Amino acid sequence: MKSINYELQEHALFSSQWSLLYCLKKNGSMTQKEMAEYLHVESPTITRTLLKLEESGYIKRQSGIDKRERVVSLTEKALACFPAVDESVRRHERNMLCRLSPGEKQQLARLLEKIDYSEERR
Amino acid sequence: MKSINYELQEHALFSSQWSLLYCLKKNGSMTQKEMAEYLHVESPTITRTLLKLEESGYIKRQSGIDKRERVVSLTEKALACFPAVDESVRRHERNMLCRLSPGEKQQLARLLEKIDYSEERR
DNA sequence: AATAATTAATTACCTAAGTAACTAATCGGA
DNA sequence: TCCGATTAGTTACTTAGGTAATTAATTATT
Repeated sequence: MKSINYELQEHALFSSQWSLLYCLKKNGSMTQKEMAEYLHVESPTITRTLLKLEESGYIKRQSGIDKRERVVSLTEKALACFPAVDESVRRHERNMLCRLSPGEKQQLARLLEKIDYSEERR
Repeated sequence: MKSINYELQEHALFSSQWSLLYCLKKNGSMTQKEMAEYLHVESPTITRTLLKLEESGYIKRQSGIDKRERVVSLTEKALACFPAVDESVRRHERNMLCRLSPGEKQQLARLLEKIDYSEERR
């Protein structure tokens, strides 16, 4: 499912990076722990991906009141390019799922969520 | 979906390795090209995974009539442990999908195949 | 028949994610 | 209050996969 990297490459982004940006746009500033839980991903994955996003100026990290935590937020740069990237990702997803009817898409989402739930309790 | 590695680890196997063994059991001896096409995976992935399987004595590779090709087949060791591993993988899959009814499982397979088909033509 | 084009496999380098072990900060109980 | 337990994040190492470039063998073309 990484064909989406094709749409992202013109913004010098990879799919894993985009999901973090999207997460921050949706939820506002978050700690890395919160991001990991929200995205169902381990913390080293978050660390790694944020490091690259920080290098390329898409996010910044400030230490919170709890000095262990690092609060992550989007930079101006990220906010500026967000709509364009978002649009091209959505276009790609529409294209990807174009052989499914709206009903089928809903079915699929439901089934995958059921499986994901099983996965969590183990 | 890598929770399956838990069942596999007692046989010192990883999920990617198991899919190659399963492929060979189902289809008999194959070239690496054939395996890559059958599994929808690139050839370097096959090379890498086979190397490890060869080291641990699960497969052997003989050069075919066409000297570019390497014909891969299961060793006695692989054939011997196959039933036990197969059973524990199946048990895991049943467990994984236990929240889906037989009808839902069929639905899911159908939907995923449709998407996979879209993915191929791109 | 000799050379050009194609093909199977490998190598090197990349993204993506997980586990285990570690550090530093915070919290809790004696 | 101080020391042990917990927690957030990082580092090191691993699986799993992809693309691009390379090598060696085969096929096609002139």
